[in-house]
Amino acid sequence: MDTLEKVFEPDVLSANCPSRTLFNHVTSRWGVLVLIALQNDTMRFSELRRKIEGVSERMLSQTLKLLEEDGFVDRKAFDVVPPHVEYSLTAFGQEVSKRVRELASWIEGNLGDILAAKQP
Amino acid sequence: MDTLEKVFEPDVLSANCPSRTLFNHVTSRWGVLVLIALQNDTMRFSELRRKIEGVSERMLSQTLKLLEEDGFVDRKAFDVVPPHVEYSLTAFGQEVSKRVRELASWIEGNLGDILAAKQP
DNA sequence: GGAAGTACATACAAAAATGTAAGTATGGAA
DNA sequence: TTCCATACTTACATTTTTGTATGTACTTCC
Repeated sequence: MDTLEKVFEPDVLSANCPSRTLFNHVTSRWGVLVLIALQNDTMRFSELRRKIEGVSERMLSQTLKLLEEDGFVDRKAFDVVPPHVEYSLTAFGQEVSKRVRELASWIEGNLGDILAAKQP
Repeated sequence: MDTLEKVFEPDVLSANCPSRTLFNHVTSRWGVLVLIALQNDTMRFSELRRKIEGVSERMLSQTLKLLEEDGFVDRKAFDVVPPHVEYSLTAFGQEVSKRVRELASWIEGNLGDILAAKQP
């Protein structure tokens, strides 16, 4: 074994670990929904906006930009008027999307039981 | 087949679907970390606070209360002085925790590659 | 006897997230 | 010719989130 390995172990529970920042972006209010919406499709801005009920244009573009910077979303702009831009997931994006989708699906699939178990 | 089935299909992309609310709680800034921290342990309030770097007492108790109401966290209080309270995951909580952990682990495990792929 | 630890609640303040409205350049439909 | 659609950005206002400080009631350690 190499004596100089494992100098740094990523951990989302550590306040200043870069993985925490990425994790926050991915699990952000609109970030999770963008990842889910783009899972199997390439979509245009306004299509995304219609699919993700409740996002404002401002939040959607902000979220897309953040996920693009992190390397999870790919943005392809065509230089035409009116504007035409297509969003899709990168390979990394698909990996995280898959996991976010599994969480969402579990909640959706067990919603009845979860709600039934709540008292208040 | 029953003609009266599937009247309602839960979908986190729908603004007013109850699954969206649950999903938001679970993926909230501190919610994800609480779920991860409690995954294999029963912990006291101050232990959790130390483990989850950066949470304030206020946010931690607020998050725990929310997750308890949703039925993901179990709170056991002993009537002694000084106070003693133990937090753990319910069966539902363990299911969501598992999925949140998988997402976090993927990011932690691929952190180097993800950061290397970023331009800015 | 004073300080620290426990699990919070509460009031107040500051910071961050989000929404709203308007603007841009242009093409096509009514 | 007026309005809608496209993909945004920017300024401004509001809302939500988060942090800070303090208090509580009592026990144990120094």
